[in-house]
Amino acid sequence: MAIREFGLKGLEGASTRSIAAAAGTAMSAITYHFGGKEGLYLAAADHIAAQLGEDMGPALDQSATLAGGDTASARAAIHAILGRFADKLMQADSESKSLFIIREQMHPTEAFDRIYGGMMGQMLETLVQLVCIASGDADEARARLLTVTFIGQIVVLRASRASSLRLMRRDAVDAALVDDLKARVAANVDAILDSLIATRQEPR
Amino acid sequence: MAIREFGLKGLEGASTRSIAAAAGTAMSAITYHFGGKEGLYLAAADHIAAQLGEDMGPALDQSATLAGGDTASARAAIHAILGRFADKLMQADSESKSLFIIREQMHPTEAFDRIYGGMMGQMLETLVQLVCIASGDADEARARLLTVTFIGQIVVLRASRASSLRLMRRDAVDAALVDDLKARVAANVDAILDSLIATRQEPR
DNA sequence: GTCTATACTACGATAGAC
DNA sequence: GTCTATCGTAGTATAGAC
Repeated sequence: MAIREFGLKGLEGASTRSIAAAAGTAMSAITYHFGGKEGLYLAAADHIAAQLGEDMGPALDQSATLAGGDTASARAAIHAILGRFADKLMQADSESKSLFIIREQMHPTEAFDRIYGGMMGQMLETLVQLVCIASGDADEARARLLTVTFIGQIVVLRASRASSLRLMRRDAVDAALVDDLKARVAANVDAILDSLIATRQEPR
Repeated sequence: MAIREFGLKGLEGASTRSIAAAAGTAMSAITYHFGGKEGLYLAAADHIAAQLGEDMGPALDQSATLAGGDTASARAAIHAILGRFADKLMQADSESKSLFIIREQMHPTEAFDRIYGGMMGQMLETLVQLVCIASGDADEARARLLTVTFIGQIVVLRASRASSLRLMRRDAVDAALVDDLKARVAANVDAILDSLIATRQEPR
């Protein structure tokens, strides 16, 4: 698929010839259907955004109804979203898509707008609101920074995969490793939220 | 510089012509001095590794002497290393280098070996040992996973920069933002280590 | 040692056959 | 609609002048 080629080599590095060859069709079909290389690139971004929406949408909807406003259910919702996100991110077939997105993160183009404008931004904003509730404080700026550090603990296994694997003395990201990471992140998040609640109540 | 071109466009995307033009010399000089494009790429990797060594080396040495074995000094050393790492990573002129490394993380080549084999691996291994001490437990596998999540909280601002900035409603990574991140990560690390020590002593 | 000129390959886009 | 043929451009590498 085109996503694989684009994810692997980027917009400039990928060649329409090899994409067409992989798809078993002629190169000129790309020009006809998508209006050129860039059109295909944006179409790939839309496809990624749509699929991410399908996969994360249910978890977000569930969180919206689940989090009634109390800290406990908000925390549970955070764990649910982060867990689902980790599963999705480490899933074998999402490798190409992850690479595609990471490339766009470095130098955003219109393709990034299409991805972030969809379910990705929605997931992050939902997390911010949940963190606000779970930390028992309405300091939104802090909640946004916290959310970034939460996401970072998961994303690192994709973005800095080679270093992470070497450091953990593993040679691939398998199901057991993902479970370990999810458990670790959940424990970390709990510890961080607990400390925030504790320091908030102490100074009174 | 060549690193900028390689970091921006990758090995395949970069062109020796534009690199040579930016360096104010003829393209064939690259072939002569480095034996071709790939040779230049590896030379760039070596340069990055060397500079990273210069910048992180002192902090690591200091940590080695500072951490006498007690949890408090180990924790201080962790904070020092992570802080220095964040400074280095977000430094404006290191943007190209960061992109270079992140690219290699996705699909490691020999260039990654040269970078990781230098100061990068040394920094991570040092952190693992410090985390072992600071958490008051010799469970090395857990310390390695913890280290990954610590690094992730910092790296995310580079690897997922576009998303992070949008989420935090900022439009650039300035000094104030880096300070905020450093403080947040330090607080997070403290909370995580505290909870590990607490749960370790409770069950007795 | 460094530059100029050139050979060779691969790219994206387009025109035209079917 | 889809494929084949071809054009113009840009890439790396090399040979040879200086």
